[in-house]
Amino acid sequence: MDILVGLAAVIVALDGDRPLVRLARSDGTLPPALPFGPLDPVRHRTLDSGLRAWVEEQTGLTLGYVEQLYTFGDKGRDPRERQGGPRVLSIAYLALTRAAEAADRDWHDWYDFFPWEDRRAGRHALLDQVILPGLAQWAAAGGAEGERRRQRIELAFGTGDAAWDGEKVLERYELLYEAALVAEAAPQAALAGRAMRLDHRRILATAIGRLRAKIRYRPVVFELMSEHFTLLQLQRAVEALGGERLHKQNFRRLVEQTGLVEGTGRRESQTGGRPAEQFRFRRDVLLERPAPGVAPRPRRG
Amino acid sequence: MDILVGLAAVIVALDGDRPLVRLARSDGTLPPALPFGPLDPVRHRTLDSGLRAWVEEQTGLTLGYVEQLYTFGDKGRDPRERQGGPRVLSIAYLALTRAAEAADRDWHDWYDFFPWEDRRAGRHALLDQVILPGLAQWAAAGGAEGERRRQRIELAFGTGDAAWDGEKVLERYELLYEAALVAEAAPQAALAGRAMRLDHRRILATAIGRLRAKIRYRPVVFELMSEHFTLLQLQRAVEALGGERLHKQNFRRLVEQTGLVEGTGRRESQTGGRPAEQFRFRRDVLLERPAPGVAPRPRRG
DNA sequence: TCCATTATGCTCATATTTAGCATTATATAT
DNA sequence: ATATATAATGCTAAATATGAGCATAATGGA
Repeated sequence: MDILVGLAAVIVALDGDRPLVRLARSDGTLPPALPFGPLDPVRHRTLDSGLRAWVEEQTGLTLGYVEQLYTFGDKGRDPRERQGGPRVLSIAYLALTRAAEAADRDWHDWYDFFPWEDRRAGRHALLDQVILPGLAQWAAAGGAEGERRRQRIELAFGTGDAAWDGEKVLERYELLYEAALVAEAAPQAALAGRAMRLDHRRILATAIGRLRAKIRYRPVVFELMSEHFTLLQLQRAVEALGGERLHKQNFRRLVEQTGLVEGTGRRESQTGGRPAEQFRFRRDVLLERPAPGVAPRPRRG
Repeated sequence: MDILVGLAAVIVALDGDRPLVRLARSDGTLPPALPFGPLDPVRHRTLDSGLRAWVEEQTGLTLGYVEQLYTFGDKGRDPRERQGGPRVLSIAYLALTRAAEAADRDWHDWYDFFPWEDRRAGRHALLDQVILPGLAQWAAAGGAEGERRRQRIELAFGTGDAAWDGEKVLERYELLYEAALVAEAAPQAALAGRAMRLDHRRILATAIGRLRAKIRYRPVVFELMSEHFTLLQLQRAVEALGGERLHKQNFRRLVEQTGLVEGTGRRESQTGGRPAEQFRFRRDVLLERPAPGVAPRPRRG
């Protein structure tokens, strides 16, 4: 049995307050998929450069920030394996880029695939209407496993003592998968969010979780911002990625005290209110000291 | 050109205050290597289970905590490629286990490979005697790249404004590699730490960095502790992994306020002073709420 | 001119972290 | 026995960080 090694890319961009992910071009008959391509051991000297190369070929995008996410290799990921196809390994990458116009049909709001992950306007209605009841039913049907299932649900969805943790995107998706509430697991049900091909929604979930964790510790949001931005635009970006609203004055204080941005003196007057100062990322900080993130970090208690 | 996919394991255990890593059995003629084995697409249904299976076969160890680290795939990782061998990908895992007796020759103190990473007795002498002078020379020889190199050194080794960051193990190793201060890059020099085969020291560096980050956010140290332990033993464990000394009273408070441990009422009298209470890990917390780590977290400023 | 809207400055209360002092309980040396 | 070294444990003052919200400033449009 052969092994086929591929590279998959979760390419993220922002359009204002919409987090976008780049999809592979498709004829529309199959569910959407992430851009992916085989690893060419001759041409690709490193995995990173291989990824950059075929992403540029396929999409015309030049990637800036690129980070290896995870290697997916479970048997049965690709249904063609069952017809004697090779075992398919995918080395998944997270990439951030500025070059996105939401108008482009290849870019897609990632919350279409994970509506419950967007809590900026409060908990999503789907949670109470479909997801939690469905999960509760699955737990109840679990026999001896039931209690364990209930605990996993509480932890992942923050229903018990625990609070909602934005980083647990994958844990939540996996519960929905096991409970057959997503179309990838049960095509007839198709209850929660839009499906993707193969295990690509799992890969996207991994990427969102990782990115949400990352913005807390490293100044990666700026890879997604244009050169100049107001603090509210920056806040909207962080909120878009994190899926949660932030306190405006505290966000401002947080960002200012990190020293990651500097005012440009320019003003933005399309704010709908008092004009805001435009800021820019101080690229130098990356050379001066380990630079932190601009999203609030979880508390310990 | 073919691709060969292997699994590599960084298996960590603790012997009191010595962090140990499991090495592959060897005839002694080659530099030490990590345990590794090919991925068998027929027998191994998942990458994790494949790893567990051959680690158990090869070493007799049953792994508890296992986490995928990184997939290494640069051309030239394995020198046999140059003689027409296949491109070798290694999916590296971090595994934690209790089962270690330091007496066993297959276990090795990881600081033998990274002496400069152990700062429990202060900065290592090697830093001032060999490493920093060597790096400074490399930067000076860098021409236009020189300034950039100096900044990377400052950031990685905390020589400028920045403080030493225990997590940057890989960054430091890579600088030493580029500056040809490690035997993997310049066999005749062999200045800093003991060498390993192929890029295994890079893999180990990745693992140490990841583990140091992880203990701050998740209660993984307990995977390395025996059932009962005193708070000082726990502190020594965290210090061993982190390579830095901690404030005793504050560590105690930190651990107690997380609710991760509970006293057993038993005492340990081999302390050399007043007997200490023995604690145990409250496994339940993992089911109750997202459990934090027991190492201090970096500050933002 | 008034109002809605956003920007920005500032304060207060509460947590968390750092650094240490002080006291308690053992084992060992004198 | 008594002193001494060593470690465990309790506690606190000061510095920082975080959460929540009040107040004022500057716009455009009704």
